[in-house]
Amino acid sequence: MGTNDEELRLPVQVGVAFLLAQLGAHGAGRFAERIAELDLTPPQAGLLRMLAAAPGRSQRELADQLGMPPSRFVPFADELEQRGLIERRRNPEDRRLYALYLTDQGFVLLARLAEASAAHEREMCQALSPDERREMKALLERVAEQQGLGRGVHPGFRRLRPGHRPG
Amino acid sequence: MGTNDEELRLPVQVGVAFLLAQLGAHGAGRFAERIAELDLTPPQAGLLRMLAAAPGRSQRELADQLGMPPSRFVPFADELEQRGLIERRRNPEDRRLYALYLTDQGFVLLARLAEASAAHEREMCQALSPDERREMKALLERVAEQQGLGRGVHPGFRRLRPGHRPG
DNA sequence: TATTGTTATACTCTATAACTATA
DNA sequence: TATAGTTATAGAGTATAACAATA
Repeated sequence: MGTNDEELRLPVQVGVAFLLAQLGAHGAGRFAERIAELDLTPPQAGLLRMLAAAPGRSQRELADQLGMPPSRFVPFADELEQRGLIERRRNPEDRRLYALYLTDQGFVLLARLAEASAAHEREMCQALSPDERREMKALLERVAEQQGLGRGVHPGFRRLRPGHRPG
Repeated sequence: MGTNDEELRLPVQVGVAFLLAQLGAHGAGRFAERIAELDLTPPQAGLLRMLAAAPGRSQRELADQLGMPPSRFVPFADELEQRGLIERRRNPEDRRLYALYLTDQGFVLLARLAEASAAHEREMCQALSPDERREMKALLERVAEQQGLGRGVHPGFRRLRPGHRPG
């Protein structure tokens, strides 16, 4: 149709920041598609990983770390509980709190999730040699640290749903 | 409060894909905050740049490239038109079509937008030396090309609004 | 009185689908 | 009849705020 790059005239500076945003969104979308086969959304995957890493935390804490209000966390956790992936136990010392844990089924799914993450990592790094991949990772880590980002669940998880294939 | 990294036990593999998603989301959010000072959202900025690069296109084409349905594009363009940034002209050859152009005011704002983009680029690359920055850009470009991403407006623009500061 | 978890409500955002005008 | 643009509507998703139980 002739709607190609030749039409671009102004200095469309494609810098590092744009590439990061573009690749980040693309990768997050691909990851969402991949784990949709496990019937998981990115926030759900994030919660499973959080519970594996630090079991027994309260809903309030988990909701805070996921960046969602407690009122939204409740149905969010309900679904995973009904699917038998997580478990709510009352904290006997403070009976206002629930303590959330992964079930055995949850651990099984977590293993499959780890597989999917590894496959996603390989897919995203196809273009790079092992050395380049290490180099890229080192540079990204430097930038992330300087930008004040920790190793937790990243905020882009929050709004993602699979099936938003860009044209 | 003791809710720190030491609690993490499982192999939380922080790979290239995760870092890209995390940094992409962070950068997109910071950019949205920055251009909010110009009263622009990322999709609005994207349209201004598209019109600068390829003037006179129809709403349908622009909506497609931005990944939004035509029904959503209408009020989206309305606002920018009312602010005097863009202009709708009837296409005399096919009077069903509008041709969209930047106004003089639109070009003025575009220049300020370019400044903001450059500042954002500097902010995101603070941790890197000039050489490292070139290296990073080259690696990102390779990955983006291999992943089939063009130089157009990236899909992450679609859902972003400023003011979603992550905790 | 303060906090956890929960429910209810109201609101924003969005896509789908009807509608018009031009072709 | 097909397409560009527009409008209307209905649905999903969300946060805010009220509520109950426990501290």
